[in-house]
Amino acid sequence: MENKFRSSCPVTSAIDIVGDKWTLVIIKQMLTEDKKTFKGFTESSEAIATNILSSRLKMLEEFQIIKKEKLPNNKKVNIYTLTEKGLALAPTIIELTIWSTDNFRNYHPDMYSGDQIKMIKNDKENYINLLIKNYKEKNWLK
Amino acid sequence: MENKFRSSCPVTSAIDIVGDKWTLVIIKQMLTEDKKTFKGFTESSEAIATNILSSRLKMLEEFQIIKKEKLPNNKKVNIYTLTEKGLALAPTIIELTIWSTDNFRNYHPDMYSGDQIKMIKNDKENYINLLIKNYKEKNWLK
DNA sequence: CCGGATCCGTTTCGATACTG
DNA sequence: CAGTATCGAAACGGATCCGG
Repeated sequence: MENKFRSSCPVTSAIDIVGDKWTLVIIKQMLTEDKKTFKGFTESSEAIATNILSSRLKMLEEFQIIKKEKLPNNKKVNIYTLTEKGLALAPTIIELTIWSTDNFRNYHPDMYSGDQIKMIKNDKENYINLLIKNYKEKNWLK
Repeated sequence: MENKFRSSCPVTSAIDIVGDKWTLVIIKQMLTEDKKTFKGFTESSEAIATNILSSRLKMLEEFQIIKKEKLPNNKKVNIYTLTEKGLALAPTIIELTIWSTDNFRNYHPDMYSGDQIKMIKNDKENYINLLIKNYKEKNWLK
């Protein structure tokens, strides 16, 4: 794969991928909401348009952040799953969740309780490892 | 401030802010490259257009992620600095840097050395605390 | 039905010029 | 220096269509 990045700065390169609303929404949904089909993403509360979704899935696949497969017994439905590279974004997503919860709680009375976030903070590494382990067990061994 | 978010999901709300290329670029530049003036941002390698920069600074200020001030002895130059809320994004930025370095190294022969990243990983919390402490010392006590 | 592709009006971007 | 104004180009996103 040739270099698709505009900038030579490492963080900025990541920003070319992550600094996009829909890309982040998709990854978050895969990681924390068990979403894995085209239909599933469109049905989410965020209501992504099909053409936008299509373009983002394609991009994420090109960067090998997700992979597309079909189940052996179902030729219709495409299953999108996070690759190792995609799962490596878990810490970033978690930090973002913590930041959002800490700073915009007043907008979201229904988000994580203080205790939940405190628990995550207290054993962040473990929490992330568990999240990744669960994801793999659920999605990688068919 | 009224609720400006479209979604009730905490992470998605953060994505409304962070899921934007230029927002992330600006915060990264403030945190890791000592950028703090309008001119400074435009001169960066990322070459942000002045109208886009203007709109993003305004948005970040509204969310109290940055604040705008003038130096007492200089009425011309505006100084933008990260607030406590903005500095709380440091962990997210660092995780993003690590992810990018781990996964796109081949595109960037000039980024952090393996040893540097290893050091950051080994003592992430300390590294982040130091980054924040240094930022405050440099920018908050004039 | 599912997974997209296409069309098309609307919004946003972004390069440059311009102003206080 | 710190932004606005302008304007063509690009992206968005809602609706619809289409192959399997």
